[in-house]
Amino acid sequence: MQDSDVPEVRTLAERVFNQLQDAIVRGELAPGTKITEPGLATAYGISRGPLREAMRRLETHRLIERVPHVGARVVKLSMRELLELFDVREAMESMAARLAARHMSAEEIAGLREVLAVHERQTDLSRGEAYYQREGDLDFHYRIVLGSHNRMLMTLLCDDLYYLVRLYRTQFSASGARPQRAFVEHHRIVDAIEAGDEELAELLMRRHVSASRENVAQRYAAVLEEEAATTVTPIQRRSS
Amino acid sequence: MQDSDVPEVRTLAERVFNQLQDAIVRGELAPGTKITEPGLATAYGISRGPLREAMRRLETHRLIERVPHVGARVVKLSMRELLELFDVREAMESMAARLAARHMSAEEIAGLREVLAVHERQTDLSRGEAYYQREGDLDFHYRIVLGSHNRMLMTLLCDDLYYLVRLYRTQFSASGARPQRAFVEHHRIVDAIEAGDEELAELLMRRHVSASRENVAQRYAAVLEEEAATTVTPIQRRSS
DNA sequence: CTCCCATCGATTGTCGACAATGGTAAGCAG
DNA sequence: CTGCTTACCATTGTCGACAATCGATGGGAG
Repeated sequence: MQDSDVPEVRTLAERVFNQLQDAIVRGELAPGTKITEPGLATAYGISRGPLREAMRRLETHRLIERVPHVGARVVKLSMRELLELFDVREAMESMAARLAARHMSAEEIAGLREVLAVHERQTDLSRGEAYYQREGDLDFHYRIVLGSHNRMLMTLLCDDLYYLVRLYRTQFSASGARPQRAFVEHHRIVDAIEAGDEELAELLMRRHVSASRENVAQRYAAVLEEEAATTVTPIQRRSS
Repeated sequence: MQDSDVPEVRTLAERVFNQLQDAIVRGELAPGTKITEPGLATAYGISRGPLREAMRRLETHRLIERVPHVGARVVKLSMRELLELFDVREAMESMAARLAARHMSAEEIAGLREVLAVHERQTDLSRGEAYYQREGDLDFHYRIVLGSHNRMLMTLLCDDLYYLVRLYRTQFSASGARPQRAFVEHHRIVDAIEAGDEELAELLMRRHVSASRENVAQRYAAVLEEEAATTVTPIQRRSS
């Protein structure tokens, strides 16, 4: 009754889609890498038909970019698009928090607190290593979106945008600056949701995402400055 | 240099995708209609390959629903999902208005006012017939999203959600209740954007979408009540 | 008469091959 | 030596056919 990993994957296209998605998110396929259909087809041992469908799905999830008759390549992420992503998240997740405060059941809230507990434990264990912590952070946001009971919001955020969030994380290897602060904010959001205070939950989530955005922006600015100091003169040597 | 309609459509899959999208949005393909691949393939005179790709794109745009090994059918729209759509629009379009107030250029604002002018003219012409007016309304929202200069927001709203909005309109044939009121709200939003008042633009857009949502909900409640009065007893006759 | 099971039909998933388009690099004219 | 033209090649787009899976219909047992 149990397959290698997920038994609910009934089609080849879906399986290879999941594999490719994972490979991209985990950074195994570097951004900007050119994707060739025959290459990947032989690599995964399938035909071009299902692979094309998998690539189409990757394109709709914005993990690869295709241009007709030219080819596809793994999306290369610019800081501008990352900031755009944060704006979209701020809008949608604050709405999700509002709806979660309105619709979330007691069981869901209990599960949310459990996530925070695990989250806290892992934060205690590994101070510097914030990787798992960030996964817990994503799980937290994930559950709130689910708590909105808004299917469209769930699809847009969980199925579309969160893969991009994870991709950006692995790309910039941007661990959150201050897990403690985010942790406190998480708790306050849950409190607001539990109290059924829609306005407060929305406001706190809005601030939370916005603060995360500012944090990333500052870190990026610092990296830029550092690179500007160590970069050679813009005139490079030409080969031959 | 000029083709029949759109010269930039370089692939069969894209063309048939546009045709199908239009057919669905315009109501030519009734919701719940079962889509069979060989049928549509012969109908459009192409093979199943490109048609499958077109259907995949329709699925990502939520215009059809597919289940593996079973088939696809045109999405049937529930009132719940329509209200969900309004919540998502409220979140994203209010953010778009905020960003538009920050980034929109003078030319873009002028174009926006021009849309309102045309809008007003058509409203004067046809009081009851608010169909074209609603198209103008969509154009208004469209331009504000473009004014946000946020590519991700533009893609999500213009490429994904607005087709659903149009579909819902044709389905429920829901012309806006009071174009005049929406018109006034549009003007105030443009004023806020022109003044660069981000907070106000966001708030007004939020109220605008929310009011539209409440309007639809009330109309639907009225329809429900009317149907409840004319419907027979819930126990239906069974065949044979 | 009802319920379960098996067979059949239709539809989707998958595959390999052919045609068309774009990029590339070599060759030639100026 | 520089720029353009042209032919080639790789890759994508498209097609028709085969195999696997799901739903339905008919038959039989209880």
